Amino acid sequence: MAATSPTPEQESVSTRDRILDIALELFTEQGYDKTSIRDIAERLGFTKAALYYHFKSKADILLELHLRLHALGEQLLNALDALPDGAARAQQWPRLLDEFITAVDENRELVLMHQRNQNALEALQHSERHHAANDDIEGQIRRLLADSELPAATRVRMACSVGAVMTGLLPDGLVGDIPHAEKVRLVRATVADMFRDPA
Amino acid sequence: MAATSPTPEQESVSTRDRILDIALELFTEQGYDKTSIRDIAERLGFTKAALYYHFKSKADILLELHLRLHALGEQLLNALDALPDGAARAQQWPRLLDEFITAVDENRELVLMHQRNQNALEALQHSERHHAANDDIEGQIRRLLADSELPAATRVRMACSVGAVMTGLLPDGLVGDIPHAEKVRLVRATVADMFRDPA
DNA sequence: GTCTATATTTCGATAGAC
DNA sequence: GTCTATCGAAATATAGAC
Repeated sequence: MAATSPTPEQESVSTRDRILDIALELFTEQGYDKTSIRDIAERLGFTKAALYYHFKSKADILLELHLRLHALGEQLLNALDALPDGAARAQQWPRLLDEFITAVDENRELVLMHQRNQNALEALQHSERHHAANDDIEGQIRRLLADSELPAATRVRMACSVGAVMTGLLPDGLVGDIPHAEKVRLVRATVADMFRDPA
Repeated sequence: MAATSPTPEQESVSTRDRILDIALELFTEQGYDKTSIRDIAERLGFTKAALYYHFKSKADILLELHLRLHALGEQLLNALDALPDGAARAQQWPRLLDEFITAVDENRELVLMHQRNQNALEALQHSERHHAANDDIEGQIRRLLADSELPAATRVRMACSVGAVMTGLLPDGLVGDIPHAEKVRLVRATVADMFRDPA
């Protein structure tokens, strides 16, 4: 009974998701501010008024996309929280980084949209108090790199490794013609090297 | 005769620069699209109409800020162009990276604004044909990492190092309470390590 | 669920007085 | 160089018919 007669709810979710997919694409390409409700609607074959049946505002669409990324981050957060203190977390950093790479790679588009629309997303979290301040991935990593009693050199190295992953993996990255799977492998190797003992 | 009686031109340049400084600040904080001409003008104590005496359009302000960064990039470009081929350039990469760090560090605000407004800047270069496609820093680096016959592993590593510098140095970076000079030193060490022979 | 039509607001830009 | 006043264009959002 899984494949037959979708509930009305499922029906509407389907259109919702089509909207979100197009929005994700346009927000990434043109930016949130330069993408109008009309742009999104016309891509889907109807008018902007119809869109307001599915979402109550433009910001709501962006919020939904943010929540998609937020959900993905929770797995990583759990891995972080399972460790006792800052030192233990730092020790596990290479492993966490590897999971981080997998997560970023599997959701490149979402991450890229997030990165290209930092301003719009900030304004969103400012009005909608949808989380305190640090319950998303970035906040958690930021906390780890700020609070801990780790040596500054280690913390800077960790921060740099995050940036290395982003630049190496994302679609608008600097390297062009390398097959994607190969690129992922090489990024893994690169950041792993950053935490290898130089014995 | 240098310190006395500024020319009318210098007088106006002074106001121009005040506008550009405020714009840089607001574009970084709120984003280009969410910053209105009025926002900028009122920060300086006059109305938006007055601003149009100094700049012919809002995009013109952004363009001017872009040119500031562009000018800084030329030194690095010259260093790159002085080297014969891709292989030689790759060999000199650590040294170029060190100069790159200096340049980014000395112009953090400008770089951050550039990074946070990629979309707006893209639209700018699309209308104003102010350079072909690759005569800015990013384009040059991109060319080096794409065209060359270097091994993919080296190219990915180079790209990652650029991202590492950005994330490590910029004001909205992940590490918080480390003194800036120390942070710069540690970033230098981190990326230098990425190209050390693992003998 | 989608449409047409419209209300409302905001913004970029210009004209012309001072 | 700065002002007031205004135009025109766009965008978000709503109302109500179908």
